[in-house]
Amino acid sequence: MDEQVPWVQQQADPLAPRDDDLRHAMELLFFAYRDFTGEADAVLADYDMGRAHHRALYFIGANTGISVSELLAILKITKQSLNRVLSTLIDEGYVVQETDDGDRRRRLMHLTPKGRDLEQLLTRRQSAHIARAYRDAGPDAVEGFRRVLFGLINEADRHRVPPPGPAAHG
Amino acid sequence: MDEQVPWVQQQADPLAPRDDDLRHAMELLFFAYRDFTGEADAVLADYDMGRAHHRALYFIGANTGISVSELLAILKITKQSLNRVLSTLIDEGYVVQETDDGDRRRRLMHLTPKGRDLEQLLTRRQSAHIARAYRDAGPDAVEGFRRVLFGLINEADRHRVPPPGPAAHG
DNA sequence: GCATATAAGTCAATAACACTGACTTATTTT
DNA sequence: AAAATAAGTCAGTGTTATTGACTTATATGC
Repeated sequence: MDEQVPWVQQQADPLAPRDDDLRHAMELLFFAYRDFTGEADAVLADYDMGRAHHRALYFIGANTGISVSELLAILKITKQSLNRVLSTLIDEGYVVQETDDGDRRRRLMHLTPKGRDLEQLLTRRQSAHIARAYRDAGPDAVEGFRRVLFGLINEADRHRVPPPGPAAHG
Repeated sequence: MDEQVPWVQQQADPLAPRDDDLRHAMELLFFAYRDFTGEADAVLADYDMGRAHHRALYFIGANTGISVSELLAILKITKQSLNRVLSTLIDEGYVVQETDDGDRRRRLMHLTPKGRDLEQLLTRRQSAHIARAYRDAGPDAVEGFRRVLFGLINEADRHRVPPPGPAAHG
């Protein structure tokens, strides 16, 4: 086969990111995300669901009592796209909606025990995947991973994740 | 609005990844990848193309002379899925195929100048996005980012990206 | 109270991107 | 000559997303 995969580069000055470094980052993101999301796909298929169901399940689980519009803001998809997924999850008893007492237009959502079980089943595989990478890379690397990924998130959405701790190793 | 986004967690011992840390990682990956890929989408739309075209364009550009089956192995999609995308790119003059002299069954691909231009136009935005995150996070963080992402890639595919340097910051 | 705005849900039509399975053609290997 | 490989193609399908228009219920501003 002799796959010629030519990365002729030496890191000279990592302070000023070079073109090769940036391309490298894109490839890392592509492959890592592809393999990370691939973990749950086999399980999902058994339930006749896709990644969209998983994402909804995950973020409802992580934000109990979330409203439909808040979930839309997180997923950045249209109402119609979400609706199809949400209908399935509600019809099959993974998610329930309750009218908000304070504002009766709002439907606050949470997982049923069945939904929690499925969410955990899906998340477990991905967790193991990440835990392995975390262990292999070590705590300093994990901190760096967090800092860079946080910086990749649009400023408007950074409030949705915990901020990285102040540089504890400098 | 008062978005209640409850992340009640304190990092006690980053050596043993806790459940919260792993969930945190999943959210970081989701948001960062979403915003990273979103960069090029607007440009792509002007050319009536999607992410699949971009990925093909990118990996052909990064691996000049790549064969169809090698590209399939990278993208992990089916031949039919690739074919539709590839046909467009070839028909519109972004990519050319040439029969391999050594093995005349193989079609080696490379970008035309037009293809190179589009690829760079698309990549430029994403590069700027990553460069900013790299600068904000600092070189140590970048190294950690690389180590963790490398660990997230399936072992069978790690040979496709440069390995992270040996821990240079004990 | 009335007008307006907001939250949610729905309808119809469409597209991008992926899939499976079967098949053909050309070429290389055994 | 037979088998394997690389590429390309056909028909049919499914998931996830899109846009645009519309309805219903509820809340808010005046």
